[in-house]
Amino acid sequence: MTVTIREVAQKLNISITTVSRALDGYDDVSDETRRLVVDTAQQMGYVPNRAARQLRRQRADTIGYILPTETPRFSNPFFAEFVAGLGDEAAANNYDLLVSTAPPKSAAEQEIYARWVHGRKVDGMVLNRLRQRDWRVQYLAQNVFPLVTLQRSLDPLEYPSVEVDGRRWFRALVEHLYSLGRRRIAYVGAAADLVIQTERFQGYQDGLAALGLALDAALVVEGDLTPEGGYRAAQALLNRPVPPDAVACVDDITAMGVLHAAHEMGCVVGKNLAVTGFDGVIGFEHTHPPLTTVNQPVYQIARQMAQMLLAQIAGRPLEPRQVQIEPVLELNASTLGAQK
Amino acid sequence: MTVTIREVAQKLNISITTVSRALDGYDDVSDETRRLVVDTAQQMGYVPNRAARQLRRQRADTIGYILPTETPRFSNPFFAEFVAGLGDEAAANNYDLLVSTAPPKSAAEQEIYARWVHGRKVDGMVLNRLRQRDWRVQYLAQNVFPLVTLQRSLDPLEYPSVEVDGRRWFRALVEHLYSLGRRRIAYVGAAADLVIQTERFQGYQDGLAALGLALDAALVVEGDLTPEGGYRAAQALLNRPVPPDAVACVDDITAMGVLHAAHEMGCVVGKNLAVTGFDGVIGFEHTHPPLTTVNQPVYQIARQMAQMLLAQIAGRPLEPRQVQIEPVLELNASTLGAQK
DNA sequence: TTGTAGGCGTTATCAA
DNA sequence: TTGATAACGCCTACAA
Repeated sequence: MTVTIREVAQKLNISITTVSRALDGYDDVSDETRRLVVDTAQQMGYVPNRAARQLRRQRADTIGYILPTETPRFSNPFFAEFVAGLGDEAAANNYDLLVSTAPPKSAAEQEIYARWVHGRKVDGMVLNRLRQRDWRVQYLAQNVFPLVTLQRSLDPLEYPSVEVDGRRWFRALVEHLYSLGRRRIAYVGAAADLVIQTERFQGYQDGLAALGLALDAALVVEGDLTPEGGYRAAQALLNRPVPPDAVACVDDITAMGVLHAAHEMGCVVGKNLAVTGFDGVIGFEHTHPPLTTVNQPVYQIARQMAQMLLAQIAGRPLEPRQVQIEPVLELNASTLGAQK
Repeated sequence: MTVTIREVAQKLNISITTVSRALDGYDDVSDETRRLVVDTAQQMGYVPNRAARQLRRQRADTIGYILPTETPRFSNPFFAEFVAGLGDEAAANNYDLLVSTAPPKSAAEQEIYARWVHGRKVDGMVLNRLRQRDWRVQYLAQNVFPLVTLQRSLDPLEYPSVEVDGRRWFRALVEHLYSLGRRRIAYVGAAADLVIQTERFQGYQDGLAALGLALDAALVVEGDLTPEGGYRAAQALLNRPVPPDAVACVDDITAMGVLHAAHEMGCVVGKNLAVTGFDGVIGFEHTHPPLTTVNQPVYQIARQMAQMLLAQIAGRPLEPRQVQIEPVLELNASTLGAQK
């Protein structure tokens, strides 16, 4: 069923060397031979065997990414878009994308890294959901293995990354809420060692401080980046003796749950409660009411990351090695209210 | 940096054959030798080179899946969960998952198939979003290449699949709407050649017929499986001279847009308009109001599919070759109204 | 129980 | 411009 380079060579009565070079576009093959080879190969349905090529060339033409599946049922639109971006950029460069799943920091995750990195199954790794100290970054840096990250860990290592300034933009959300008269602004966050959590929470604190508001520990709740987490957090917050008049969420998914709880408890969102998200995942404009959020171009971010990774792998100089991406503040009815 | 089997053998002054067999668990190696080899390999950080193993064994230990990215910005939670399920089942069997992206029926898609199937980069393919006539199914069947599908095309070919009875369950939604007094039930669908569209639309028609309702062409609109598609469809429907009192959507994502349009036009969903979805993607319980839908265990479905594919690849007999999955009808306030 | 050797399909070196 | 040949790292018949 599968055609090898040898069969193509036999058919044309020439050596496999010539076939190989004709197909790879070397210039020491006569035009006539090249045309003949290319046509014949095409017509015979020849496709190079990837394993053989990889073994010989010592590269896999493949990049890797591991989905951080904390829970069995993992369905976050952020990652669908992220993977699509990686896949598209990889495909555009004739690379493939190898995907696996593992709970962050698990033994399973480490095994995959060993298989892929030492087994040379991939040529580089894409990382997101960074931790403040991230073993993956340390591991890859130690093995001098190409990587690119979304956000940066605190590890004092030099590596390429793409960043969205979560601190600055979360602060912008807080300032927006303040400008609408909100003064009891709650925060629903995520696990403390996640970089997005520390950054966004810092932005929250920055905003409060700049506006002369005190940080009230009773208004800070930890979620888990799921709607359920947001739902529970909002229930707790809204049952406080003095409930908040605004809830700033660490991400859009959390905000979905917050909206749900708010409706259930009879709040009119946009009026007696303002809610904000962060990320700009699918459908944030279609929640009720439409969600004020910081819209990150997730697809573009993923493509940019893949591109930077491929440049490294190809040994091209990478300038700049840290790229800032500017998101867009989307003001919607979840804060503005019905006038919109 | 990378340790080969040869280096392990040299270090122990034994042949690579022995090392290989000790690691692969053959029983013709003395216990002492095995222990020594295993320990040394572990300690040296030996990981088999995947390309070499693949070339020799003629398998890639990898399964493939292509995301159907119609639009550049593709962020559908269904696929995040689906990929997570495939990845988990693959990882549990020491397989990897290769992912790419391509618009359905595009030349790009065909190139990926050629690369992966003929290049033997993967050992089997996972397919979903089937078309009534699906070139992928035909191509793989023709090449006697392992595959598994979600839903079935009309191609008269024998291949393993997992199915959810969209026709029957969509009909259940229509009957539910009818039981609540709804009589003008609209349908927002998708591209006509998609199997999920034909099935669910057929279920819609079945329901109408069984209940003695006429099919009104003015109440059938084509969406595109995005919130925007649902949004536009709902606007059109609600602007009809005699608008519907219920909208049954081909999927949850479409329903999100329908909910948005309904709110914007002043409908009270659950009261003067009922809305249903299909799929059970993340957050459907957190829309406003929570969405009545058919909840499919997407993660389980994906695992089941991967498992069936791996069985085929391993040459294990596959019984049964067609698996039915039972979803759950989730009745929520988008049809039941506030009493819930 | 262990070792020798050939080959999986490509690419790259070297010679013709 | 082309061809013979030797790897790449692993697995497995076969021999010892």
